[in-house]
Amino acid sequence: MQRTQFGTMACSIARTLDVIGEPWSPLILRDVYVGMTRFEQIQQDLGISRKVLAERLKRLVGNGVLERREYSDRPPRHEYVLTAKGTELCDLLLVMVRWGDRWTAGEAGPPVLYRHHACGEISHVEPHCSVCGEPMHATDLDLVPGPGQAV
Amino acid sequence: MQRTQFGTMACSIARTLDVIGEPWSPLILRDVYVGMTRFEQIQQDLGISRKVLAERLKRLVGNGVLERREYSDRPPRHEYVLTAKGTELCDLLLVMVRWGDRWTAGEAGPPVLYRHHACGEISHVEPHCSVCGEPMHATDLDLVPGPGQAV
DNA sequence: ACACAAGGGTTCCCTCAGGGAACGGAGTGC
DNA sequence: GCACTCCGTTCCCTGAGGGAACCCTTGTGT
Repeated sequence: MQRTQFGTMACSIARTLDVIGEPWSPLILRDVYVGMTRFEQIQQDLGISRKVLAERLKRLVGNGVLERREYSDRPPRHEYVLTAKGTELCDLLLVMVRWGDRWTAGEAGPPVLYRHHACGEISHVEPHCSVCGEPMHATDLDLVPGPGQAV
Repeated sequence: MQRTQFGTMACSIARTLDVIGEPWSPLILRDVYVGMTRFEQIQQDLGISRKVLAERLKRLVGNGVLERREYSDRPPRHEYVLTAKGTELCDLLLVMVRWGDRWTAGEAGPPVLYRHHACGEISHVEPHCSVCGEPMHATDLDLVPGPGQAV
């Protein structure tokens, strides 16, 4: 039997997991986000198996999250850069960072801080409502069936 | 050799993945969030192997994300409920939903919609800056070394 | 009294994916 | 010609996921 396929479920969480749910994928995305765009760099930074890294990169490119771009003709060298789709996924990473900082950082505090360009302050992300702009948490919501609901 | 341990890395993303990064864990969390709190319910809803579900629940309880609560003495019956730590993790799910709705929903549209209690409107989460309140995306940030930085 | 069902797991076996290391190939520098 | 770098691919081994069967406790129908 195959491992379960998340991509075909009628659930946006499952479909998002289909793209970045495999082990290492979010960390690869993080590396590309912070500027480690080459195979060798990512492999050494994460200590990931070369085999798995090659698989993940191929899948992330196939899903339109990363783009494989040639940055040198001779010798042929490639780097991986974020697409628009991939850049928006990084917002998800920021939310993971926020939760990890709050609940797993321990005594030492967060390993990395984030300075917001708009205000110049060290801050973190907070989920807000796209309509009224007020804070919006999982407890503030009612779920309503949507158009793409499964039969 | 062991699989790589994410929990010991000096990275809040990796440490968050250590808690909900395993296959199925986010979907289990979603089920508990929407009110499917019993082993049998979750197993049938997800189609997950009973073995894996038992492992995941044990780990989520061990990490303080879920709590195993007895809701019937005779016969002994248990349900899984979100802790504060787990409830905050659900905010992460909402961000996954948002990305999945935007990039993977296709023609049919989102399978589920969310109504915000505060304003009563159907909306979605948007990351904002905790300091200035303006929208905050991955491209609007500078990274600064924090106190818990690795040596 | 007895069979049967339900909830909540545990155990067993099989396959497949991750880890590690070795190999390869295109190009460049000496 | 030889070493070196970047970017993978191939090999084998182990361990994790899938599926089905089994187990234990209590409740229920007859």
